Amino acid sequence: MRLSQLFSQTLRQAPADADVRSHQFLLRAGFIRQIAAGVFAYLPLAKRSLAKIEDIVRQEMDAIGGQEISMPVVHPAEIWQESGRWYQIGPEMARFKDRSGRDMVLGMTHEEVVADLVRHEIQSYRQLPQLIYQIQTKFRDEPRARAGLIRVREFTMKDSYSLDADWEGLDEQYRRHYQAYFNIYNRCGLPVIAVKSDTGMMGGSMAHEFMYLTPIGEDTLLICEESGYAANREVATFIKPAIQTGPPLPVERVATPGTTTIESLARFLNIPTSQTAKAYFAVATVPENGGYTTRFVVAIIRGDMEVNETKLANALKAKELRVANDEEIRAAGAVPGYGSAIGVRNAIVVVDDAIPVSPNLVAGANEEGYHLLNTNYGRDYQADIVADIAAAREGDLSPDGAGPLKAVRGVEVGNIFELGTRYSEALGCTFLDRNGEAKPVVMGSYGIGIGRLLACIAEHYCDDKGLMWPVSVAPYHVHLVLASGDDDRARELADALYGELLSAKVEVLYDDRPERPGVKFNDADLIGLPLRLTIGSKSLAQGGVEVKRRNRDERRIVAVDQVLQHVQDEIAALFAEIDSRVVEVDFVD
RNA sequence: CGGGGUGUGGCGCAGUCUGGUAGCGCGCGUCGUUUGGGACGACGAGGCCCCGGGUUCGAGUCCCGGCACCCCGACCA
Repeated sequence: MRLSQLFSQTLRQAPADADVRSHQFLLRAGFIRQIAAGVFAYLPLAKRSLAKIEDIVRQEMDAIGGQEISMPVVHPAEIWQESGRWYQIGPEMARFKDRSGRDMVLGMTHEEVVADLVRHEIQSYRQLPQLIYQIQTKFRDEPRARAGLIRVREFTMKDSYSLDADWEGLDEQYRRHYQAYFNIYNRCGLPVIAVKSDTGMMGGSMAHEFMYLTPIGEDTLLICEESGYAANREVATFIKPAIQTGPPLPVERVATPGTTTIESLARFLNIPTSQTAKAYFAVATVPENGGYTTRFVVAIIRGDMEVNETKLANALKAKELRVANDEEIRAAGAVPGYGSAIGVRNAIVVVDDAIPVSPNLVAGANEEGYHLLNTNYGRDYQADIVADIAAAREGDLSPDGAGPLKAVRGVEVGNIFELGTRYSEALGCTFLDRNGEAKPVVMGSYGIGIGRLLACIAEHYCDDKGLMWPVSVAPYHVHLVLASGDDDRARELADALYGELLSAKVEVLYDDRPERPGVKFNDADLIGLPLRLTIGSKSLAQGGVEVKRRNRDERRIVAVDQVLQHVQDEIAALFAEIDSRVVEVDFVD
């Protein structure tokens, strides 16, 4: 491609609203343009890189038995009503009516369509297992798009769906994806870690997320460097420190004026925070009698810990959860700042699993200015649910006991879910097994955000001058710079070399513009192709063509008749380096 | 949805407080000089100053109401 013909131009200054490096450089180098909040156009350079990522994904999916299909972006509401997600999912799902008034949705994911296909196609265990996938546009009306391509509303996703006759089969396909995903990221040059994650709106049992670690990430992960334990904050567990046990002592009401926080209470009574019980009041929408109702929730946790709202919502099977306001708290018979489960009416009581083994805690008296000493779970109050609802924090002990947890930030570039039979049961995807018995298909669902992956690669491979693409995803391999446009011999040689590279199928971007050399070098650094060739009076005086790698400072002169071979060798070496990163990984459950 | 910020030529910004001919740098076009790390000169094109209402002789500027975009939070496979 001749740069003079390319549909895009570089920008000297980044638009003011780009604040992460990948966004700035992708904009400045002419890869992308924003059309609306979280909605982008992909220009030729980006399109080529995306195509390469997609090819890598296709190869790895095909290698584990995947068959590519294409499902629609527009779905009839009925299938989402059948799965129930029509009612569960809020405004992040775009809905509209077609001309005849039928409800339609823009697909945010494709489990329903898959299930609809499967119930028509799959009748027998003989047709299983299967793995189908697509690379398709999704739309999610996120509350807030941010960070360029990292969090967008419209995006391309590779989503695959495994279909099995039993859980063993699902497990196998799940593990194959786990390895395939590492292969994909390694071939794209992006370092990632796999962490255990919440199943969220997907439902299902086990889930992993693949995380690129970066301070601009929006997920917080807890990792243990000693054991390799890694989990999203939403599900991370830890070993809760035990406190002194002893026989239950009698409850005693004490005046504790002005102690509306655990810290002030502990200071006032001169006790550790772990000797207190904190009440967390929430309002949740929970399943009841086949529908949903809104209930007041009291969650009790020891004062030295914090409630993890995701864990709490999961314990309640709630589809929505928010903190309660003061009126709601008082209406339930509790007093903000002096609250506990004791004396609260019409509430679901959830107790953290550390509470039953922590006796004689100080809890609120539900009376302004008073607390109760020596409250004991089981004797003084009961719970509807006992579960781990505590948030793991940096410094907590890893659940395997190997060492402390560390908090890091990451961007989720992929995920895998064991869905089980949730969708197949809802949509009636059954097959006849060996015994002629109808059984629901066991499903898994696996996603990779293609554009987000591109953005993370850009984020990882750049310096203060611009991008530095790994060879496997670079839009072109070679950036050919004609540095002395006035030098006829240089121009002729550059034109000839461009032709020679093209006929040898080398992917080359040729800067033939009538610009000064400085402009061209800066644009080459900005666009970030792995190999730069320069032809100019200076290189010719030294005997040929200057060759430079984007990520190195050395330049060498190669004779004109050897350039093609040299370039091919360099590209092969770059690929060999990338391919050497593809290794077997251990499955960490 | 809550808090904050910004909307002026393709990009970056000034002008708004204190109303009076719409500016600067980059980019863009033509011509000339220049040519190995973002050259220079001359001439030139390009603006519903986010939108709608109001105040005023007169609004980019003041008032009211919207909208869009960005950041923090909530939310999020």
